[in-house]
Amino acid sequence: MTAEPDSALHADAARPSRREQILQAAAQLFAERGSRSVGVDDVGAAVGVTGPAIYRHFASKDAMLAEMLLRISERLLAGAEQVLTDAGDDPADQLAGLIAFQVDFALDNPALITVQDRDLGALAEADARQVRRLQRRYVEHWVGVLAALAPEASTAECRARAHALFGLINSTPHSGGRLSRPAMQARLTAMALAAATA
Amino acid sequence: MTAEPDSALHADAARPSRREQILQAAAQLFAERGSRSVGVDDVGAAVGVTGPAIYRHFASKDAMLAEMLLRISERLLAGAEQVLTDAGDDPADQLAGLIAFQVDFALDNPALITVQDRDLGALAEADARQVRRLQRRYVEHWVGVLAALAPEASTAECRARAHALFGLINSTPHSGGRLSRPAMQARLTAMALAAATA
DNA sequence: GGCACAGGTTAACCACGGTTCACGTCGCCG
DNA sequence: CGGCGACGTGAACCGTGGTTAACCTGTGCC
Repeated sequence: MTAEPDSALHADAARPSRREQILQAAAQLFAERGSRSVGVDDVGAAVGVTGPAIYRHFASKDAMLAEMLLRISERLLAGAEQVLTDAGDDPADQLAGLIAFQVDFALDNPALITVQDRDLGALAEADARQVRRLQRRYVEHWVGVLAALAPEASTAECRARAHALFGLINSTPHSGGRLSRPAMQARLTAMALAAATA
Repeated sequence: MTAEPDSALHADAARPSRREQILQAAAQLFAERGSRSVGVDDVGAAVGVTGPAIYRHFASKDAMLAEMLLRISERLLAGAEQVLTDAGDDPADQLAGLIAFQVDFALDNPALITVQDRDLGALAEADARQVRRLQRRYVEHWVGVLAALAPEASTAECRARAHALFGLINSTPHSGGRLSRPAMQARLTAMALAAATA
């Protein structure tokens, strides 16, 4: 009773059970067809339960989406900050680290990448604001590194560069799995590096 | 009577009237909130009529979306083929032309770019198939040029490169309008060129 | 054993939104 | 003038889908 085994606030590393299954299955479905087109029954069926069972784990379908997007933003932001502390002071190393991280994330979680920028608009304004705040902080880490590498460029310019790099790297969900993971990783990394220093 | 002034099949250059207004307004709304979240009433209101009035111009909301996506794919494909015939036999020139074209299109029609890859899944299978066919042909033009520039790369590899370039160029809707159009154009072009030849 | 509670189930509820209907109005053509 | 066709409107219809309600079952703990 003193220690709650799980909370709606953050990932529960201890057990990969239900709730987590639901989030994962929902992410997959949302990525394929868009959150508005996926029914609660569909999500339930994907984990072997009926629709309403979802409500034992989430307050609403919207709450489910909100938590999904929040977690993604948090993981990305935390990852970027980890990368920046691990890399030294050399902006080139930092950039390489950020690119490697984003490439890995995109290749490992194509569904999350898709959902994040497709269904942000489906969130209630309060949740959307919070997600955008996290995203902005993530972007700003990139902008900082890019600015260090190109001192002549304005902040707006660097932001545009950062978004272009995200677009490039996040293209993976669109290019089907024709290429092996290592090949894709190498290709995206090379292209992103070349584009970043253009 | 002998010459029908408009047909559902292709754009009606003669007059920018209703039907066309509707498609344009709908594209804007769909881009902002996603087609599933936009009501027929919303689209109507955007052009100053009530919801059901839409049905005087389109068989259904889905038909509207289908026509929208078909037109986009057709415009892109036609543009690419135009570019390739205008450019000479030099693959480098061809690539530059394709990039310039895609950059212009993306900067001129951010809403269409957004809708095209967000709402393809909302189409009936028959329509979706047709759109994908057109898209595939568009992509193949890029793949051909990229293959000519990098003979050692496999077709799958070139396809991945092409999608990455699309992602890069199509990032414009995400980076707000902070940068002037010419600056954005120059930046995207430079990054795309650098990435393409990486 | 029995109680509490987590986790499911089915049936019902209800709002929303696409679509259709029956009805106006305006402009043009014979 | 009379009527027809294009274009709109407000009201009604109805399927879909999120949500809730009432009820069941197993498991762990006193």
